[in-house]
Amino acid sequence: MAKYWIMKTEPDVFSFDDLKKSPRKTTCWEGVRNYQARNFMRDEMKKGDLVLVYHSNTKEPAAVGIAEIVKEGYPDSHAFEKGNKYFDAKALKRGVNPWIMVDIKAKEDLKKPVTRPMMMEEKSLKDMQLLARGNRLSILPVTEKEFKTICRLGGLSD
DNA sequence: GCCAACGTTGGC
DNA sequence: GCCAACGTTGGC
Repeated sequence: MAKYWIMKTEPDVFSFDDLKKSPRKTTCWEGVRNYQARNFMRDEMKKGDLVLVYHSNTKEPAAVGIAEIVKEGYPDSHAFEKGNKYFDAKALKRGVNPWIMVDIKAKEDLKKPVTRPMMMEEKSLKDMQLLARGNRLSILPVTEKEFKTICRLGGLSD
């Protein structure tokens, strides 16, 4: 059974459009440097799981598109590349790279973005982790029901 | 730009 | 192992 996820990204850094423009509409999701988020990628994300891509830290935070996990967790080599934005000096010193990434592929745009205020107005989404106060996790599980509700709000029928 | 919430670090 | 200080996230 496929699981459902929300993955945050800052559109100024890497937007859903950027994902669509990537070769084969696929990219590795590098740079996650939080253990909880890593554990999701390492332990729970499976090929075929569906992802809502969410634009955060921007004027209009919103879910904008759907992607799919096409490669399960594997080492994030950026952590060991000196000068890389995601270089982790401490990990290199220890000689163990704890960081994991997955590959995701763009599937479909939401016909219209589902903004955060729209989600907050939707009663059935009120328990969604994404909306919890102060939640900064960049990868979050989402229930099938929540996923489908957002698709519907975004103008997709299933 | 502000600031609350959270995770991490490091002194003790 | 506690906890204050610090850095980061991200909504507003």
